[in-house]
Amino acid sequence: MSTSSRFAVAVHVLTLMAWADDEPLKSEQVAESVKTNPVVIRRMLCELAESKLVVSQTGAMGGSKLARQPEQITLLDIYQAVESRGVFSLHRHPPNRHCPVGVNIGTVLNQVLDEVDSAVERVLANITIKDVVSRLKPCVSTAVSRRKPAGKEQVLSVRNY
Amino acid sequence: MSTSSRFAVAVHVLTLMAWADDEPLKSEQVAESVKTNPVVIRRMLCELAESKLVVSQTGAMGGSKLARQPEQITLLDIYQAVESRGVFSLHRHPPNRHCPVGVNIGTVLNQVLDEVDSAVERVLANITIKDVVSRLKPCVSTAVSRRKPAGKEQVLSVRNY
DNA sequence: GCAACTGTAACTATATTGGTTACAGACGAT
DNA sequence: ATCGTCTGTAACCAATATAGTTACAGTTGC
Repeated sequence: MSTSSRFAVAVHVLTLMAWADDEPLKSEQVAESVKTNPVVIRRMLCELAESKLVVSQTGAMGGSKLARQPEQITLLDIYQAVESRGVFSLHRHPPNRHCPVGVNIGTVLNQVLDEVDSAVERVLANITIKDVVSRLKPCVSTAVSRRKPAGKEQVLSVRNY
Repeated sequence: MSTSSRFAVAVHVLTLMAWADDEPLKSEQVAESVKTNPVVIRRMLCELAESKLVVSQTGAMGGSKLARQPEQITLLDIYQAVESRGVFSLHRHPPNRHCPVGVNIGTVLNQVLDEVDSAVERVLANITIKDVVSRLKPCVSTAVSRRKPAGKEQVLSVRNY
């Protein structure tokens, strides 16, 4: 499954830019919010620029900002820009061609994985960066840290900080 | 995203067992179909046994078979048995707590990732091993190799063999 | 021209998964 | 009872992917 935080970071980055409201951000500023290295951010910004989600300017007073309005950037756009593969993979090596299951399981799995990908994409296509910013705002006032599950089930979610 | 083939292999394994129809399979036989090492299969079988999807018997004439009927095992059961995390991850390290976006993006992302996970789970919950076997059978007669996209778009899908 | 940026290459560090060897323990057959 | 055939599991190596780091060429505003 997902081992990479690329999608999460990309959403974070674009959200910052929406928040900054057309003011170009330097990779260093973004890196500070994400708590990573500016080069990691610049690498990602290049990918996002290729997908026409951000525009960057080199030179002094340079930086990056959104290429479109926040409501015109969906999480699907971001997902496709930074995550190369579908959510699941097939076997690393093709199975045995001389087994009736092995020779055809790939075809069936591909159908299933396509259904899964479609479902994921439908969800992501319906959320824009503007939505993310909106969901963010109510938090900003209340904003403490995320409460932990408090008890044994702490292990369930890998994604809490 | 998904870097692991664990789900694909697990479905493959359980499909073999459904195909074998209550005849216990040895890890070596399964490994031959999957084209991997028997130990890899046994490791996975242990996880599947913990989730009560298969039962194994040690000793001579031992092996593993399904713990329930194929129509009572969904791909969601398998997914939950072998894939520990959701389809996406959050940041590796928590973002900057002193940034209004950084401090709260995790909460919003968690909401989104939960929506994605739910969508994936809805798809997987509706497909059983019996369905997979049914989808497999028509292939077995026609069964040649998967045709390639034939052209430039070959790079699009990482999951073709 | 200089200082402040991005774009990018090259390298290291870290983590996850898959593959392999090895062996203890279970169990059926004789 | 013991022997050969299995599973369960530990320990280790290899391969791959991502993140982090240093370094520097090229752009741009002042």
